[in-house]
Amino acid sequence: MGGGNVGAIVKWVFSNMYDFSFFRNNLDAVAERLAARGFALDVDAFRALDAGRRTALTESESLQARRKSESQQIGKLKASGADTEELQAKVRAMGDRVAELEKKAAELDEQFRELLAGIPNLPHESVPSGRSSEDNIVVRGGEPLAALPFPAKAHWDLGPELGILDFDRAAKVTGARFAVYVGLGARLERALINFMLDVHTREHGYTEVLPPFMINSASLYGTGQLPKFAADLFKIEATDYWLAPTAEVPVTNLFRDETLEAENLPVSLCAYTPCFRSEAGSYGRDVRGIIRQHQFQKVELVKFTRPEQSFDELEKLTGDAEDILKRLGLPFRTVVLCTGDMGFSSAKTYDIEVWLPSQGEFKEISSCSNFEAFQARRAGIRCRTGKKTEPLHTLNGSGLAVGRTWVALVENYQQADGTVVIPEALRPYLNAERITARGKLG
RNA sequence: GGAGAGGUGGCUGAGUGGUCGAAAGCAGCGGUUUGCUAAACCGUCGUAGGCCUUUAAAGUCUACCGGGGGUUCGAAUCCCCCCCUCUCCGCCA
Repeated sequence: MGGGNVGAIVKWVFSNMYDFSFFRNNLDAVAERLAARGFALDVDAFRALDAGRRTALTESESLQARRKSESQQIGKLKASGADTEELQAKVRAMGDRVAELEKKAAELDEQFRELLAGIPNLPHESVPSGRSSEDNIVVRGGEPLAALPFPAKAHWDLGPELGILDFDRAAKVTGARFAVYVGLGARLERALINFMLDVHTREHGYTEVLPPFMINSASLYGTGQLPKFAADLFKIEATDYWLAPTAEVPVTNLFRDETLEAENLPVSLCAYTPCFRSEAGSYGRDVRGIIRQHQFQKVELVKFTRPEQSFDELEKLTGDAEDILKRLGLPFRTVVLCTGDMGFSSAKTYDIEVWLPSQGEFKEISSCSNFEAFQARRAGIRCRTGKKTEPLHTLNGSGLAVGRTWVALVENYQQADGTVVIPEALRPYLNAERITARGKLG
């Protein structure tokens, strides 16, 4: 695959998006499972387009076969010195007809692929049914927490007061939904990144990678952000490059169009990257503070597994992310998303939510998903067991979102005097035990 | 940014208009030989889609030699545009 031509990429990716024969043979069952996640599959349209496409293909291909053999005849006749004018005219007409048939087949094909492109992944059978986040189920944690013995300040007040967060200057430098971290605030962000990477690489068995922060369209199709979610992304003008919305994209696509040996799986990678999201359509949500920014930092966990081991690995990966919160002593709960609340590409997702005392609620800090073969099929990532080759399974989860961890830490460890105590595990990284107000910047 | 050289199957690498999905070698897979290993020999060995078939296999057809378009009865091969890689120069961290 060249990186340049989006049309070709779209065509190629869509042809690999789903297991066609599985859909055909289990169409009603598939529609039923999709209905569970709130997606209405038009079964009749599916059948009609599929049948029409196949008819058109058959017709076009059989004529092509004739043209090909007649063309070869011309070659032979010419070699023997015979006159081929008449035959050439006949084949030329055949070629025109082939072009028409191909056009018709391509149109039907395109319609069919568009239908398929909008179909989300099938939820795993262990996923609870439900319509919205109201129906998610808490699987761990979530016990009621004792309130701080004083009014909790929000990080958007606490940060500027301590001189570790500056929204005004960020707005000048760039615009809304950006922040500048200052002094210990900046170092806290860096400390969290190093802490997370160290725990995952030294104790959870992940290999650290530092990928490009810009990715091309083909990569975004591979993991499912395109074609449906272009509005959530920033694109670099006059190029085919985009700012990565999550390390999931560059890291999962490391193995695009590759076949891995099953015996080497699972492959577990972790990566620190900044992430860029346009947050189009989120007007009015989390407008204050650094909960929802155009740029945020994240340590991401990604796994490539054999199909039969992916759900065990999802449990491990989720546990690896939770471990960071445990070590930092931050209260959290883990919920399994119901069918109606899952992301487009996911078969099963756990959200880990951290307690924010200023808001009096749990807030998402990590989302851990098993995509089964959905991404692998799009991205052409396969595994080989003996002589059988099949799409492998991909998983990922935040381990963790650094900005939100920063918020949780500052808010949960704030003291009555306005300072912030640093938990034991992080002190070697921050080289400080407490954050106190610093002087004005400049 | 300027100049040049390239992109062919898992890899190396032939092929410059016709019977080429593509020589050869390596790797892989199956087998023979072998006390075991190695070697040797024989065979096999791309992907996707369509038809056929209960499914699969087998068979058959189509497409694919970086991507797109064009010329032609016929394109890996000729023409145009784009992408990528490498080398040299410039610039920069």
